[in-house]
Formats: sequence, C-alpha cells, structure tokens
Amino acid sequence: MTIASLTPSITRILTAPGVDLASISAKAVRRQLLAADDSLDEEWVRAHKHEIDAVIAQVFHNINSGNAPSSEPEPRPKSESPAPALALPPPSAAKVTKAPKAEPSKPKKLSPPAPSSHLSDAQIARQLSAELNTRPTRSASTGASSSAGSKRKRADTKTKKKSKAEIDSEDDDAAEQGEKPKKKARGGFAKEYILSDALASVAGVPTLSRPQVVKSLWDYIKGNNLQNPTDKREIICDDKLKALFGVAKVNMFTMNKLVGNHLSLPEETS
DNA sequence: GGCGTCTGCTTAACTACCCT
DNA sequence: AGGGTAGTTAAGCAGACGCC
Repeated sequence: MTIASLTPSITRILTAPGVDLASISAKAVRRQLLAADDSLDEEWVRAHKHEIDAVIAQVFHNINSGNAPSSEPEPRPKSESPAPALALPPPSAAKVTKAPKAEPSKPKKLSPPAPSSHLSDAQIARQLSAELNTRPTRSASTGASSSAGSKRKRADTKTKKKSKAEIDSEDDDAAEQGEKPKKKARGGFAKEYILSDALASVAGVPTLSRPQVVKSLWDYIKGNNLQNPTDKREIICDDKLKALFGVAKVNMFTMNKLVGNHLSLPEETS
C-alpha cells in the first residue's frame, strides 16, 4: 500500500454526491477511506497521516481548480466564491486540518459580516441563516443536510457558554417578571414538558424543559455515581433508570433520545 | 403576490479525540 | 498540557427561494 495509491479513493470521496467541499475535513476523508477500504489499516493511516493529508489536499486542490476527474455534483453558486473557503487548505499547507481553526466558527461558510458583538446568539444565527439563504445553499445542502446537521455543533464554545448563562437568566427574568416570553427567544427549548412518573422521580419535579431534564438526569447520574468508570459515556442504570429506559446500560447519546419518550406536552395530557 | 418548503441556528449534558 | 471539536436529541424561529 502506497500513499499515492489512495488518490483514486480520495478523489471518489471528495467528488461523491452530497460532499460539501467547503466543510469536509481531512480527518473526515481519512475516516471515509478507512470505512471504504478494508485493506487499509487504521494504524498505518495514522502513521502516515501527514502524507495522506497532503494527498487529500492535492486532490482537493485539483478538484477546485477544475481538474477533477468528473462530475462535480454541486453547481457552484452563481456569484462569489471561486473556490470554496473551505476546510482544506491548499496543498502547500501540507497540513490539512480541520477547517478554520483561526475562525472558530463555520468552517463551511462565507465569512459572515462580523456580527456585532451586541447581537444575541439568536440574532446572529438568523443573520447567518439569512446570509446563507441568500445563496443557493438549498440545492447544495439538500442531500447534505444530514452532514450539515452533523456539522452544526461547531458553534463556538465560548459563545455557547455565554449564551447558556444568558438563557438561564432570561428564563429566570421572564419567570420573575411574568413577562411574556418575549418571542421566547429560544423556540422550543424553554418549553416545559410534563415528565412521566419514572422521569419525574429521577428529576424530582413533574415538569421541566428538555435541557433541564438532561441536566437533572446528569445530576442524578453523577450524584449516584452511575457512570461506567471505564467508559464514562456509558450510564449504568440503577432501578430508577432501568424503569425509565428499560435497559441496564445506556449510552449518553441514547439517553438523550430515550428521554423523549418520557416527555409530553401539557396540552397532550390535559 | 402568496403560500409552502427548506435550511441552519439555538440549548443542555458529556467524553474522546485531535491539534497547537 | 490545554483548548477546541465532534457527536446525539428535541422544537421553533427567521428568511430566502420555488412554485402556482
């Protein structure tokens, strides 16, 4: 196995329908390589990461410059961006890393017009959304929606923490002032759900918003030391959690999913 | 012109992994 | 070593675009 022999596979991956060149990372390409080729050894890939990344960058560059073997599935948007402002640096950068480390936000996109710092997260989100929607992102993201969704998380951590605090205080303020949920800035997140008996017994209250449910669950898990010490993502269910989830162990991600089964809207139950 | 569709963003929690 | 990111799930909102 030589590094160069990976070129066709990498080309296939980068030119596959639905691949967003502006957001795909070298890491993602390496993963796809591993997934696509059983003969590839993970350790070998790791050991040759830099060389592989260089090849990925080279292929990416070729595709961008129009030398792609074929079918560029995605008609580049009419206007701007001659080349995607993408996650992959030019070959010269040899080091292909995750998108814009320097720009913690959006690997994928078109630099938003420096959102003014006084904007709320929601406003910024809308601004970004509007910005994006002014371009033909729709067709581009239609099949890629899932991958876009998976990317979504990137939202800058600092912003998130700030927002979290803001949200909490907003909720408190609104509650205290009996103010009508000012557009309930947070959409459905602040929405209160009626908890099932099993969930209520864990959370300790009959109603909570989804994020609060997750929070209280984690409080309970930690308070009872229910995380698997060897894999902290795994939750070892005690009696209450077994009654809740119906399994002896649950992955933290699955837990979030299962929680939904125990939430109901007030109007649904009344 | 109006309505329907589509898209991305927000929050919470956590760990593992990657990069600098 | 420390910081940043990916991954999961939910509902609702805003705005642009497409179609009739």
